[in-house]
Amino acid sequence: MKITLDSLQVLEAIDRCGSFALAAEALHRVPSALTYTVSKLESQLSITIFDRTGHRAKLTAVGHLVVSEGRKLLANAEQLERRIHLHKTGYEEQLLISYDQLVPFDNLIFLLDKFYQKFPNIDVKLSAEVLGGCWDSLLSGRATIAIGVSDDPPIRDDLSVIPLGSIDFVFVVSRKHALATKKQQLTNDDIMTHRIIAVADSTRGFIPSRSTGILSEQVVFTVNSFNEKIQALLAGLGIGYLPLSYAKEYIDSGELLIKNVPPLCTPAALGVAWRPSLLGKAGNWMIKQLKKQTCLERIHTIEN
Amino acid sequence: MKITLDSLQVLEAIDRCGSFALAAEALHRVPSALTYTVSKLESQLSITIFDRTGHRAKLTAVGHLVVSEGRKLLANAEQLERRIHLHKTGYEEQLLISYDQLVPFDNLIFLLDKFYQKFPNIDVKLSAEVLGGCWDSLLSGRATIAIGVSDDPPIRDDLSVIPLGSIDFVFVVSRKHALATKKQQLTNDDIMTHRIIAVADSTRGFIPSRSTGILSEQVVFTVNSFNEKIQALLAGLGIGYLPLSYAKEYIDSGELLIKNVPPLCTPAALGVAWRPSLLGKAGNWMIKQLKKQTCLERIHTIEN
DNA sequence: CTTCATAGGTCAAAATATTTGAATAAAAGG
DNA sequence: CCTTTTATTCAAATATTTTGACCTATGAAG
Repeated sequence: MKITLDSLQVLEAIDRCGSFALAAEALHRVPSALTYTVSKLESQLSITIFDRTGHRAKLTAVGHLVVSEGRKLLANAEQLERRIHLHKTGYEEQLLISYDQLVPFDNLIFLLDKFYQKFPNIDVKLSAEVLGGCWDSLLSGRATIAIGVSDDPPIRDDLSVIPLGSIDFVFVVSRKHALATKKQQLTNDDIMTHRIIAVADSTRGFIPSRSTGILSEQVVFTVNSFNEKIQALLAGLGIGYLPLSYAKEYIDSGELLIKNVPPLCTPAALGVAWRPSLLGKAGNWMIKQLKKQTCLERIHTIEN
Repeated sequence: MKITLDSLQVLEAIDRCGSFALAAEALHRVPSALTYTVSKLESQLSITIFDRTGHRAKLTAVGHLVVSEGRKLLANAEQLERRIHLHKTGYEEQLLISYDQLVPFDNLIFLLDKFYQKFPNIDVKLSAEVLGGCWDSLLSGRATIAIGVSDDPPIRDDLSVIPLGSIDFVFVVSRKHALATKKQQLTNDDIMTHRIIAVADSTRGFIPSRSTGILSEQVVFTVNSFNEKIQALLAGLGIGYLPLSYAKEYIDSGELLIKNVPPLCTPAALGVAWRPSLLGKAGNWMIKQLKKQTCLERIHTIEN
């Protein structure tokens, strides 16, 4: 075995940080130690991982292969360490939860409040994802529970999924927007000729990314969260779908107007997915809560 | 990262060889070096991997977890090294082919003869598998091409499958066997009350093993290859299915008799499966040959 | 065109980590 | 009860990795 997990960590850090110097700092080592590790790996495998002709090191083609596959290997190794810890204590070191931004945050807070009452000493790491990001987080090991996964589950061992409920979308425009005054249903042509605001898929390479409710050849302004999308919509920078729960207050205040449109996207059926082998007592409790009807209802109900 | 690939290799070797001493020999190290590596890993993870109360070291529960998951990690690491080599040269270091014992060996020899004419310098490692063993070898990385996979492909990235043809089975008994003289079709009762000879599934834990053509509550004599099965059938130790191609010569000589039976197993539809990312020029040539009609026909045709 | 900050590489010394083999102890087998 | 086998311990020998001072080249700024 020529590869070591340590050398993969070094490569990963250099790629992530962008330079030997920054990676060295991140790893609490000295730059020349990284040079040593990288050169050693390169000579072991007889490949060049970094192109040193330029001023700063740049990954070669085979270097990209090593880094991207190496990340998967590291993720698996980390998961093994988590499972070992689980085996010892029955509890997870840290509960890694990802959620789709479609899931109203209030409901998560409600759930986490109950969680902390029961497990006051367990760390929770919550990460917001968009579209495929939930699946990606689960498969890459960034999360062990994903709340609000949509579409087909990637078929794989060690993955459970249950339905959670569905989210209704409304197509909105700002009252300042050119389309605000149009009385009839918007046509595809109306939509095509105006900029659409989209939230970027948050996948990080474990599964292909995707987009939703966008017509081909449309001008797209991509943002990173629903809050940014709302701001952009309010400012009249473009048009697009919003979950009803997010849009409600602005519709009530008249700042956003609901428009009828040809169906571009259907109500999203969301699910909860998790990795059974990576869950301990805390994670299983959380799944039990998510299975309860009350919990489901809260999540997709909008108070009036 | 507390785990190292080296420590996993050490654990793997100890588990495989059955003792520190034998593993040390296999790894060309001294036993105390293994003690050191194992103790270090144990203290890093704060677990005990081996139960040392007895004379020889025995894996604990968590030790089993580490070894079995560690094997997968090691297999992935080896695959990465193969891909790196492939990226450098375009050729595989070694072509790892597994085949189901159902596939007549002559046809493989014919294929490999053509292969060596074209690629005289590429090592080939051929391994015989039974039932799920072909898939298992492919998923575990013991093989990159599997000839004669059957049933559903395990759905997974980086896996291609094409049909190869099908194999006809005949149910046979020795002329010495008690059932040899029975004229009519054998009943389920006839079969149940006699020992059946089965070939053991050769999976090694990457997928669940399975069996075929066996009635529940039947007395089973399990052997490891079709040749052993033939010997056992000839000796009248039991009854069972054989691929027509294997059985032909014994049927012609009268040593085995074909019996009509209620349908227990259907003709097996076989396929070829491979891992595209692990194939180079040699492997792709092999796949091209396997796709050719001539090759398919040879494989399931029996010369008269 | 020069200057200069920064990036990364080189090298020998120092710090760590691993391997070795002899000695020890404990269990299994005869 | 003796022998063989198995694993561990320990200090010395060896190998690997880290460090920090020094070096060179690039690319940006003046």
